[in-house]
Order: sequence, then C-alpha cells, then structure tokens
Amino acid sequence: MKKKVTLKQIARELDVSVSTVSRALADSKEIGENTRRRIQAFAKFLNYKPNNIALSLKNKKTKTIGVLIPEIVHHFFSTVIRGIEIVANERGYNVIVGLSNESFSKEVLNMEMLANGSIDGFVLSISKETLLKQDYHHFNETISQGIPIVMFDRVVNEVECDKVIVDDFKGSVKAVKKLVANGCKHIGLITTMDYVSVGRLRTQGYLRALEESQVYAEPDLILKLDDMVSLEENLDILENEIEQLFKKNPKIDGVFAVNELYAVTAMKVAKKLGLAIPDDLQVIGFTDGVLSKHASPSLTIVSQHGQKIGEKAADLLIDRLEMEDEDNDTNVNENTREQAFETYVIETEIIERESTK
Amino acid sequence: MKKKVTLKQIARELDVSVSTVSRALADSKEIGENTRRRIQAFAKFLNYKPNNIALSLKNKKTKTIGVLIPEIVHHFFSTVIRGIEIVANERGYNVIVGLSNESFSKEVLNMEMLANGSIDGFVLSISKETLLKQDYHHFNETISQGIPIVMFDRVVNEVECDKVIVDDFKGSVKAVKKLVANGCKHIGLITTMDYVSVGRLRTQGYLRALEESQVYAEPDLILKLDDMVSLEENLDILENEIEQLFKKNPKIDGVFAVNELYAVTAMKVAKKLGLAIPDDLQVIGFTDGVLSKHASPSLTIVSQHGQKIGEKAADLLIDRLEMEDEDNDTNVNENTREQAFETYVIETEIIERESTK
DNA sequence: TTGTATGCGTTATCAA
DNA sequence: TTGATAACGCATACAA
Repeated sequence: MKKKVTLKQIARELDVSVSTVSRALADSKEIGENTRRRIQAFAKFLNYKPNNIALSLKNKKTKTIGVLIPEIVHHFFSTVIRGIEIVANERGYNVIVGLSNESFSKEVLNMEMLANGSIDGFVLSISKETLLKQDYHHFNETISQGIPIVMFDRVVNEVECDKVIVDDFKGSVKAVKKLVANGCKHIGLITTMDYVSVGRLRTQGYLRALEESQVYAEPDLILKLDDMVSLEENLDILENEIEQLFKKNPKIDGVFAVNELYAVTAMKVAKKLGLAIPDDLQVIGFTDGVLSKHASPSLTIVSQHGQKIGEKAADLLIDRLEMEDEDNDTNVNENTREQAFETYVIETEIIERESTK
Repeated sequence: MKKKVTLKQIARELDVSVSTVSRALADSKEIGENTRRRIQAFAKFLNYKPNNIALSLKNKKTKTIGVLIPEIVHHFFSTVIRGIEIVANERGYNVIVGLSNESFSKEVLNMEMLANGSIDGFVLSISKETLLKQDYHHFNETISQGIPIVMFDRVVNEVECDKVIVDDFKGSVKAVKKLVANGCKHIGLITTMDYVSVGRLRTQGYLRALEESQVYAEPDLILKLDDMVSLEENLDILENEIEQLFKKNPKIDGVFAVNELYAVTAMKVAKKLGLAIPDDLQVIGFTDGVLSKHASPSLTIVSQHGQKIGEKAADLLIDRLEMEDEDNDTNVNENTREQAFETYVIETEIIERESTK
C-alpha cells in the first residue's frame, strides 16, 4: 500500500526544505530554475497531490458547499442537485449532501454537523416540519457565524439570505389562464395545505387568474389535501378525495394541480369516471417530473426548471463566498462590505402536451 | 458576526492551557473536578463545537464517505443515496456526492479530487464510458493508496473490493418464469447492449429461464437497444423499435424489459397497437421506479431495492474503515490483516401489479 | 492535576 | 535562492 506522499517526504528525499518544495510546486520564481524543475519532476513522478484537509485548515475554507434538502428520491430535488453539482464542479467546489427527511431536528443536526468547518456555505430547501414550527433559529445562527446560506424553492421571509424561487404565482396564473382560454368554465384546484409556501402561492395564482378572467371562483372546486395523502400507502385515499371532487362537481372541465402526483392521479380518476382527456377535462400540473412525460395522455405542465434553480443557487453562493475573500484581501470596511441579498426568480414555462387542447 | 470559538479562546479567557481545555471537554479525569466543570460550562455557554477539519487532519480520517454515481436524476441512484445517507448518518459519517455523468474523465477527476484527503472511502457505481473503455486504473490506484471502495450495481471483476449487487440473473429468471407460468409462449426481451453488466446478466437470466422451461428462445424476440434511445429526444425512436418488434412478432404475448423506460414504453406501444394488457400481452420490468406504479395498467416489476443496496454498501465501507482503525490500534501484523472482500447480493422481489395476470 | 511540546500537511513570514 | 519557524485547531506524550 503506497501511502499518500507529502511535501515532507519529497523534501527529505531531495534534501531540501519543505518550504522550498512548497514554493517550487507553486512555481514561485524565488526558487532557482534547476531546483524548481528537479522538484517538480520528482513530485510528478510520485504523483504528488496536496492534501485538501491541510489546505482547508490553513486557508480556513473548504471549497465545499453543503446541500440540505428534505428528500432526495424526488425528481425536483435531484434535478436541483444536478444543477448545483455542475456549477460547483466548474468553479472548483465539492458538494456534500444532507437529508432532513422533512424533519426539523434532522435539519438542525445536519446543519450543525456541517457548519463545524466542513463546508463554506449552504444551499438548502426548508423541511416541512420546520415550516410548520416556524422555527428558523438554526438558519440565523449559521448566518451570524459567517456561513452564508442560499435558500431555494421553500424559502421564508424570516431569514435574510439569497434566495432562488420559481415564479409560483405567475406560473399558476399562466396555467389557469390557459385553461380559461381553452374554454374551461369550471376549473378545479388540487393543492396542499397553506403552510407549504409553494402550495399557498400556487393557490393564490389560481385565484388571481380566475379573478382577472372574471370567472367565479367556486369554493367547492378547491381541494386542499393534507400531506399524508402523498405517501404511497395512501394512494387510494388520494384517489378517493379526487373522485369526490369530481362527483360533487359534475360540471368540472379543467383541473390545475400543484404537483405531479395530484395531476396524474386526477387524470387517472377522470379516466375511471369515463371523462375523456382533454375533451371533457383538461389538466395542467405544476412539475418537472417524469410521470408527466410518460402518462397517457401526457401531461401539460408548468415547468419549474430545477436544474436552473440549482445552478443559480450555487452561483449566488459561490459569488458571495468569493466576494468575502476579496473583501478580506482588500480590507474593506466592515460596514460597507455587506452586499444586499438577492431573491432570484426563475421563470416558469408551460410545456404543452396532450392533456390540454 | 460571531466567529467560531476555538479551544485557544476558551483557554485564554479562563486562563488555563489549551490542553487543559481539550482534556476537560473530553471529560478526562486527569482534570480536577472544578476546573473541568468550569471549562465545560463555559464551553457550553459559548456553544463550542470542535472544528471538523482540524480533527480530520489530526486523526487522519474525515468521517466522510464519497459517493460517485453516473447520474442523480434517476430513481434508482437517488434511492441508493438515500440508503447510504441513512446508514452514514447513523454511524456518524457525512456523504459527499460526485457525479460522473457517465463520463470516464469526470469519474477520474472526481475520484482524484476527493481522494486527496476529503474522504475516507468510496461507494460508487461505474460510468458507462468506463465500462466501455474497460479502464479501471483509477479504482485500483485509489485502493492501493489505502482508500477502500465499495462498488454497487455496476461492478467489475477487474477491481478487488467489496461489492453490492442485485441478483440480476436470478431476478430475471424469476420474472421470465412467471411469464411462462402465466401462459406466455412467445416472450420478448427488451434489453441494452452487453457492455452494461446488468443488461448482460438480465439477458442471460431471460435465456436461462426459457431453457429451463423448455421454451424455444426465438432470436427475433430479442431487442437489444443502444443507449441513445433512452434520451428524451429519442423517445420516438425507442417507440418505433418496439413497434417493429411487435409487428414482426405478432404472436408475442409477453415482454420482459430490463428497465423501467423500456417496460413502460412497451406497454404504451402495445396499447397503441390495440393489444390489451394483460390479456393479450403481459409485461414485467426490472426496476424500482415511479413510472411503474403510476402507469396504467400499473406495471409488475422485479424490484431491486435500491435503498437496501445503499444501506449495505455504506455498512460494508464503514465496517472496513473501522476495522482498519482497530488494526492500527492493536498493531496487527500487516499480512494477517487483510480481510477478504465480500460480494453481497441483494435479493430481488417480484411485485405484482396489473400488467400480469 | 495541569502545562509544554509536538505533530497532522500546508503556506507565509522572516532571516540568512 | 533557500531555510527555519510559526500558524491553522486539535489531541496527546511527556514534564512538572
């Protein structure tokens, strides 16, 4: 087993000092042409690579960003990670992933664990339990320790940091208006409880679109579902709820669903009830997932561009990290140094498939 | 901005030495009752947490495992990561994720990057390009540097390390025998090119099942697809290929597909051609994904239990890492110390849904 | 019971 | 042009 080679070993074998080796490898021209080349050649021969951990300790930066998400087996989140990874890699950073599993305590634990030197900054999306408790102290503490955070998708006003969101409101308005334009008169909404911000915003978009289209918003057409129904074992409950919605509202001719599962399930139930899609019922879902592409009929969606979200979030974080570096270099005044926080909105886009006319 | 507190600061403020603080916080009973409590109280008050990087440098271990996968926007791989994460977290490890994007050079780069001190060991699945080139030097170099690797799913004999695989062969045999038992006489196979080991093994399983069932294996019933067809923009090519398969073999009454996309697409094409599922055609796919649950009819599958794979892989890796520790402690003889490498097989399971009788 | 010195691998400062 | 030394934050062998 060849142990990892260090500067010290190279120095010993070449009978020079460690600092000489260090400088030679950094191509410092303080070092004589010959020694420099001799050292570089030998280092290359031994396949020397500097130890990241030692560098991190010395530089007080890890070149690693921590990503904290509620769930990884989820098309949207994995797409975001992919975006983060791409940008991080390009810019010389690694990505360390933590899962909160929608739990407040796991989120806190994970943050604390990573905040102790393992990462330079976070990109995260808040867990549902945290949103429900409205306890954001861990975020603010992390920030006040000098570790920047970029939040995406599930964000919150109580924390001051950069944010990347999709245009939930406008996207929903667009979707619902499209249904109206396509001739729908009685448009149902299948959404989540309000504490999930994206659910709330998408609901508001639905209402606004109806208002602006001067279509009366029938309260009966709104189905607010508890999160439980998304669990696989509760699929029949979900189907049942949606079936009730359809049966109570026989005139329903359009559905806007705030996520993929709701949308696809709605299509399934509709077909079971003998409704033809898109002739009797048109459906649009807010999602980016795989189900919509392969459903039959394939689902028209409001695409949230997860990868772009990830890319933008990573860029914002790294920009801030590297800005701090410059500040330290140039000794900028503490007070003028704060850069305003940005909330970046990723535009949604309607991708038309077969579930609309 | 409260800077992170270090032992040194605590020592200074309490007018003791750094080592005293270090020992007091480690609850060493060399330290007097009073000082110990005083230091612990103060540290708690300042919310002291040891710096991971410094610990890593000192202990020469990072408590971090590197996960290298070809693709993250993929149900199987994200499920595996979830399994790894759960076990890693339980056992006090972090997870750092690298994506090869099926590219050889990205795989090599990522490994080198992480191997320079950032991680204690790898859990990985080989990229397609690497499999095609059959160049495994980076794995063997990493191992010979003393960094253990656990491979999962896409593994290779040329590298000696722990492995976790699903029982591709047996699972396929089971699936095809089920089709035979259900009365299928002409069973098609939709598979990948042979260089992807799982595709090859599943193909072998198909052939074996037919042989053992004394059903003649008709070469025309086997459709080997290039990987390109899995790309979204090539969906129509995929459909077309499958349609040809069906048209050339009108007697086909069963299909075994080695992945979810092939299976779901086969059902779609079959329905288009007017075949009733499962009455005219029964379909089984090798997968764990979401499409199969929500397809209509829902797809009967051979489940590969991604999460279990991840859990087992992480356990194997951490076991080996911690075994090395013990060896170092007890100064075991270098030669006796090697522990045999294990190849752990995760049993597959058929989950019956609506696409079979 | 506590403190001093050393080292993990690196770079930067200061001397020579 | 090169080398010795200190420092990053921590743990520990050795002194006191």
